[in-house]
Amino acid sequence: MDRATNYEQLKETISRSYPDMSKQLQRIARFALEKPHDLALGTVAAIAEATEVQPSAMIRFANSLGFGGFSEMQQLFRGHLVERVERSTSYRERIEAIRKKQSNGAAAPAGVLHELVGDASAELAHLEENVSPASLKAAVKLIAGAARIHVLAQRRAFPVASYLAYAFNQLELRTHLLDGGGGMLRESLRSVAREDVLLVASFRHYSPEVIAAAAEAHARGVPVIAITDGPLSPLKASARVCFELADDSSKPFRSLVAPLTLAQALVVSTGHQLAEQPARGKKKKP
Amino acid sequence: MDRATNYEQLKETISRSYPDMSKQLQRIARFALEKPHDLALGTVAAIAEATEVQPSAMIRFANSLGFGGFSEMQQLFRGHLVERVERSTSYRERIEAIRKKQSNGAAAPAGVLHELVGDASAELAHLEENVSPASLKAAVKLIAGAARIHVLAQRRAFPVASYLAYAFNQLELRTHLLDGGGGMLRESLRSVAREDVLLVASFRHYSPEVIAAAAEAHARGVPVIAITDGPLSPLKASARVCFELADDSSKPFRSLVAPLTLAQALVVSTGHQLAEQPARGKKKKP
DNA sequence: GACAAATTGGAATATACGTTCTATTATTGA
DNA sequence: TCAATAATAGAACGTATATTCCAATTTGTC
Repeated sequence: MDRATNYEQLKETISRSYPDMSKQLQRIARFALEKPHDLALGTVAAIAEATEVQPSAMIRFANSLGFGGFSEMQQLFRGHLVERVERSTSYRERIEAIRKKQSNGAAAPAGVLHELVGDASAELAHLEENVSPASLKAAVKLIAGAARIHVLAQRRAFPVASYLAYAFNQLELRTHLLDGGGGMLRESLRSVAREDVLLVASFRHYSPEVIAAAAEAHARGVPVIAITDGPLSPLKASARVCFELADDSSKPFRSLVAPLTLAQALVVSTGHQLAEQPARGKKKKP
Repeated sequence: MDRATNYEQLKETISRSYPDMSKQLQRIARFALEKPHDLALGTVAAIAEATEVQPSAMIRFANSLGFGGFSEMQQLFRGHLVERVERSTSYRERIEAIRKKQSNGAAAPAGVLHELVGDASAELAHLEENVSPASLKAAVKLIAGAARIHVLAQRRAFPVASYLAYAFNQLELRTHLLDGGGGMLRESLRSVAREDVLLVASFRHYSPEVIAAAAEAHARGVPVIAITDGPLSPLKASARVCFELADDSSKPFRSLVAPLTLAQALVVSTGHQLAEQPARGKKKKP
């Protein structure tokens, strides 16, 4: 095991030996790569606490990488830190460089990413303004109290549905993703009961099947929660709770950042709700 | 003499009291202002030697500025060091703006959303830092030149795959979503050819099927583009191009904002690329 | 299911570090 | 030049910190 001599090498060494490490050492390895600042400045005790590990494990970690001790390894993290600082002016230059490249006609991929990141940030800011706490609370109540959760979306909105289905399953809620495979949508829908809840997501141009499904469920008395884009959405009529995310249709490729963050908020809030007031007809871990 | 609370104040205090200092303290003061990094990281002994001064003089210096000891003063230098690094992420201001809107957030749904929006913004900022223009360009080239595009992801990463599949289809590229339904993953994989490209996404804990699939494709000479989380990912070994989004694993519910925005950047950039240099063995609109 | 090996937790130890104290050396003013 | 005072050097001290070591626990294997 040859000891690294700078941060880049160290990163490489950690990555390479990561698979062969014990569970605890892996935990430390992840922390080290994610929060190099903390490793650079903290004491062994402090870092060990942050990683939820004994101080001795930190030394073992350093030793396993070929260092004589923790301090020896820490030097590399410190070196990297000052390096970053001394080069920190270059970041703004990089952005400028990207900006210039962008204006010369052919949109460079890096410029595209930069722009999308900007758009996404703006979307997030709007999201917070357009979502009322009352709606969130109502939706969480419906979800937490439901016997089963059904999620439905298609096309562009489908990732939102698959995320919701995955995340609610992680919370050990009975969740069904209605993907309408093989034209089974009507059949699946019939099994949605009044004590359940139906989560739908759809944006322009609204998928007719989803609209129809929401309307039918609503007519049968099933509570519907809708994630959609603005007051013109046909989903609004069928929804007990409706989240209207003003989706800027001027962009050709609209992003899913806002609806997904909303979805995540629903999941996390539901998790909190369940933790406070557990057991409402659904199973929990033993 | 009131003790400073941040680096800027400290600088000011030193400048002000400089004229009244003894010769030796002035020497230290100059050193401190010229090499703040050394003050941040070095030990008393080391700094004293660099300044050609006795260690005790360093303590006298700190005391003369109102600090209880050297370590207390050093905290300010350290704080400044990490601040410089973290500030270079440019979006920090926007994040702060969002964070400041309301800070009384507990576990209330609105507070949760607020927090998630903040986290997502931070993720976006990191995304831009961690993605190199070269990787993006290389990935776009691979995608635009491929006969067919295959997309694979499972569990938490699945929404990324479904988004990619949908979006590339909109670009009228031959795109296949390998969802592994009914254990058909191995069979679907066999149809992936060397002139195709395989896009995979996986985060901890990495789905073994996806890892294996990527490795197999790579072994067969199929170019693999991976979206994953950091240098520890087992996908790295199989990838022609690998996007490493340092996913903060300290949060229980990690968001998909960063990978999805990256995915969108790939789609949009590929769109541009195709517009410039059309027709490479794939059909176009009639 | 029992044994061996590896991993981990936690107290004990050694070391490095910051700090304090005092003797010594410069500095200043008469 | 000689006190009187401030400044400094350097050793001594106590604390905080890294490190070591062994027991306890988990993990792997037959």
